[in-house]
Amino acid sequence: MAPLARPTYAVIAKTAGVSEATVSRVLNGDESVHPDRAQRVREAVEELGYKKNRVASALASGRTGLIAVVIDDDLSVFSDPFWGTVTSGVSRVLQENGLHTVLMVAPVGALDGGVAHYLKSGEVDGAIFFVLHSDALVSYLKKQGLPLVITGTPHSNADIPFVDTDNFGGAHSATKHLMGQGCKKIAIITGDIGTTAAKQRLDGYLQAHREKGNLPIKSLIREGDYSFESGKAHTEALLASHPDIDGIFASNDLMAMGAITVLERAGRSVPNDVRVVGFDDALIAQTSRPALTTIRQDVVALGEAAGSLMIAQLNGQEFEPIILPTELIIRESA
Amino acid sequence: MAPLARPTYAVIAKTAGVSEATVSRVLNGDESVHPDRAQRVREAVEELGYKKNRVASALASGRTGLIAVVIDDDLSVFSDPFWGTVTSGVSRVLQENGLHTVLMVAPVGALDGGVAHYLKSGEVDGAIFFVLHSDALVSYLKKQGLPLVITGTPHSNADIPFVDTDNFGGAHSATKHLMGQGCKKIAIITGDIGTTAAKQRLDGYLQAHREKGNLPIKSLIREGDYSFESGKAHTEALLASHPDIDGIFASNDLMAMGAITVLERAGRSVPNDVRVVGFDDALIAQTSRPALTTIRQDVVALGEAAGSLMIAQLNGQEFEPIILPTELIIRESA
DNA sequence: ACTACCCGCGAAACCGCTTTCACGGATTCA
DNA sequence: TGAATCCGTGAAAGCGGTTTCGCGGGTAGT
Repeated sequence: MAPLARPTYAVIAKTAGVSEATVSRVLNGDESVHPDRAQRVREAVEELGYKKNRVASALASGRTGLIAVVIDDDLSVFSDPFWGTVTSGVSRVLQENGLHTVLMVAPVGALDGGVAHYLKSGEVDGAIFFVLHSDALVSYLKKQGLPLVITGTPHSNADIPFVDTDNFGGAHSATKHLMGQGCKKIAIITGDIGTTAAKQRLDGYLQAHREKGNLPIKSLIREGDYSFESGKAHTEALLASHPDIDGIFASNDLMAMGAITVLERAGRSVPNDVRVVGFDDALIAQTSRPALTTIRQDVVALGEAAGSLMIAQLNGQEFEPIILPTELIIRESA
Repeated sequence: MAPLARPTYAVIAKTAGVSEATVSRVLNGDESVHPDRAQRVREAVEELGYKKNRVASALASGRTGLIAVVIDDDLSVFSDPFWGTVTSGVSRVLQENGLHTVLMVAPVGALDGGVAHYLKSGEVDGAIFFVLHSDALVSYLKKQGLPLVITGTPHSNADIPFVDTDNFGGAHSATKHLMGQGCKKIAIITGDIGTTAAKQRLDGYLQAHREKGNLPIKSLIREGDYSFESGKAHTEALLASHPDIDGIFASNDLMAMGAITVLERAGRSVPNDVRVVGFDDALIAQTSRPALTTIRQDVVALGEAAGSLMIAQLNGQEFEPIILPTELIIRESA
């Protein structure tokens, strides 16, 4: 499938009156070529509309120009606009740097199958993981020397470059906000506690209490799974066990919506009786009634940061983990 | 970056006692090799844990094993869970067939820039477009012989394989449903009418009226842009010009939500005073109050269909456009 | 003025797989 | 039995870049 007959080095070299080696040097930014000849090459390239064949280049150089983005094959993950947005940010940054994004939707369990092999065998120059749970494969690839970036905080403390939102700080300020509004009994509905993000958000919530000198009762801490349904279920349970509850911090907006649905159905007014804060600032936070007070994370920036971190690694530059700040968005629910 | 020293054909050939040509034949399913030798090759492959170098293979054969997915670089498009879900469906199907998905987020305007070149220059074996507006590039690539699939209905009637939801049928049944509920004055808030999907949904709405023998007044037809805000704005306008309106069909759920928000704020009860139907069955349709009656489209299936259509083309099989059925989901709003 | 170095540049090997071509032997047909 | 055909197979020529190696001329050092 070679739609167009494209010129090769041979042609460029001939019209520029130099050798193919020189063409290669010029096209790869080798400074050692005499300016005049370099110029002749550039003109030939321009004139003939030459574009490098990336495949041939990849074979010879060992660099494919491809970066894998590995996403858990859990629909609830990718159908979440969150990851879609992150991915588009990544893709844009990479594209600006002449790299392409290869999307890999893989079931977490199969990470030692085809995808793992693909990554291990040097057919991509690097990999960006959207990782929620285990990162065994990640550590393995790290050892192989494959440039990696993790979006989210890794579990293992192997020094793998990562980008993440300041989950702790966000949760902390959400909880403080509820306290500042006069809430005395604040529950938290966490995400899947197997994920570091959920843990960090819980820590932020705890820290806010600690600073106030009163740790929350254990039964105010409920482990959800980021779904609307789990938000509803845990709120029902909370209302049953703690009828005097007056604040809920949900670890994402969807669960916050579930909480509000149940609260209103139970005759509690939000925010008058119970105040609710979510996390993410997803679309629904704006469209819901009451509009949701929440912690905004800059998802596009997250993707771009991941892309930049990858570029930095490939260029052998210095880099360190990037933690993006969050912002409390006050709307109607708290 | 070659993490592992991998065996090559040379090694396989030697241990199997055959030539490299034979190894290639076996690995590419050429039937003409004697079963015994083929077996020896397979054993050698197994024993050495050999995996083909896709790059070298691509250079020699001209097939890269890469399929581009081109998405409009409009954040509101990709952050819409819709496209994320479609993409994951595509990716899964391709992966099952040994192909990989290269994500290309490109501004529509730049389609004759880098991305266009990339596609034109045979560095992917095919391209799947998520196309909303112009499809000039698509027609061009089609002429170049690049296998294409369009997700959504193309504007030009060049016979490009596409997959789409039955927008017409869905809109038709939504409108019929409103009529069946006793609505006499039904407005429609369309999507950007430059998109075929929006046009088809409008047609479905019109057809339902036509069948009933009474075409709607022109001023009941409002062109929105799929955003929450536009749903709100058009509903306000409708209430002003047609206070007796009793039904609204919004071309997506987000605009339907906007409509409901405005209606309730204006003291109209949904569904008692005004019934509202959306389109998509997005997450918000389930979480909103009142829960949204809407037209469900199977987004995952859409992605998988797109992937399958691509595979079919690459295999030179017969294929034709795929139109996926919709389903009316009755909840509370109508 | 002579040796030692450095520098820009081309020839050629090479990356790992695919594919054409032709050869030797077996089979078929007359 | 001889000529024509067919088959499985290996040698070798690519695919289109990258990179090593070494050459010839120019500069520097003494």
